[in-house]
Amino acid sequence: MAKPPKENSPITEHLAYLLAQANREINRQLETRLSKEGVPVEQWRILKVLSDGNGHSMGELAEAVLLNHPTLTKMIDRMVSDALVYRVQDPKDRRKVLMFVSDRGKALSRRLNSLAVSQEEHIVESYGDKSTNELKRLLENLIGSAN
Amino acid sequence: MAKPPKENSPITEHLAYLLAQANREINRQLETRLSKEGVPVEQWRILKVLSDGNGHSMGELAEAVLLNHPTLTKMIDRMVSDALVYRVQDPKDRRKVLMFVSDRGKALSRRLNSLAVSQEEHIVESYGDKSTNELKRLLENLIGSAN
DNA sequence: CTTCAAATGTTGAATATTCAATATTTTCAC
DNA sequence: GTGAAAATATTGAATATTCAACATTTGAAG
Repeated sequence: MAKPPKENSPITEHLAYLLAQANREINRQLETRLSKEGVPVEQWRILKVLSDGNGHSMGELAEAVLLNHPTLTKMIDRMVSDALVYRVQDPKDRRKVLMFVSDRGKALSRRLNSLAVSQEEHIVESYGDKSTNELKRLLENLIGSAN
Repeated sequence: MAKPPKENSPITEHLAYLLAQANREINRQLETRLSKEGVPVEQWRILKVLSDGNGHSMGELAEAVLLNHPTLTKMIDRMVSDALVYRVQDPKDRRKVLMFVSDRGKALSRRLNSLAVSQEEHIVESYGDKSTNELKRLLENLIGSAN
């Protein structure tokens, strides 16, 4: 039974540590899959978010893909060079830049999604459908409560 | 009900994404607490692991604190400069270096643990005891099944 | 015993991330 | 309407991380 960790209890009883460890492992698995397309996980996230076809501002996008502003700017620079996405100045608010995915980006996004889905299926296989869903639910609640 | 994500389902239904998001938020909270001592989360992990008083090799330690080798080496360099830890060559296997925590490191570790425990108590408060324990259990199982 | 492969840790160069400062545009108080 | 403050994105310098190469030591095959 997990109890709230005391000062001398092992680090493996801390939620913060367990989250970091689980995240690291799952992220590595995903990274390995995506490396088939030579793309880092963050670019998958970016393309996936942009794939709704709407323009997203940099701030919005940074929040959604879990990157801070300057890091995102530089990653987007690369993706623009690779013609995966493009910038449009927001006509409603000219401070903002709206990001869109190109056709090339859409095609890549489809291939990446297929890899990501297959990874998740692999997790469900070895970890179980019930546990996976339960874990997702708990994570959503945690994220909601942590804001 | 969470289902295995399809190719066009939002990124928030991917376990990999939920883990990354939860980890990011909890890690930020912890970071904020630990900043009172001016110490990054990784150094808390290192001190905590070394606080069992046994010597740990760099490889072992890198695995335990979720850092890769060169990153750990450089962080340990800093901590040696700060007199928090020290290196001893393993007499049994002279390729290895055994890391130990100094008295100064132990004192800091106690203060950091207290901050970390208080953070976890805060999580339990707002998220619930039952959910927290259940989440920990599921994460442990995931980590076990992913190896 | 010698030699060669594997294990361990560190280093330096290349790359990526972050922090603080900047530029631009909008909003809001007056 | 004007000017100050806030919001948004980018940039450049400072830091940190990673990759590949290296050095040392051990283990094991012959």
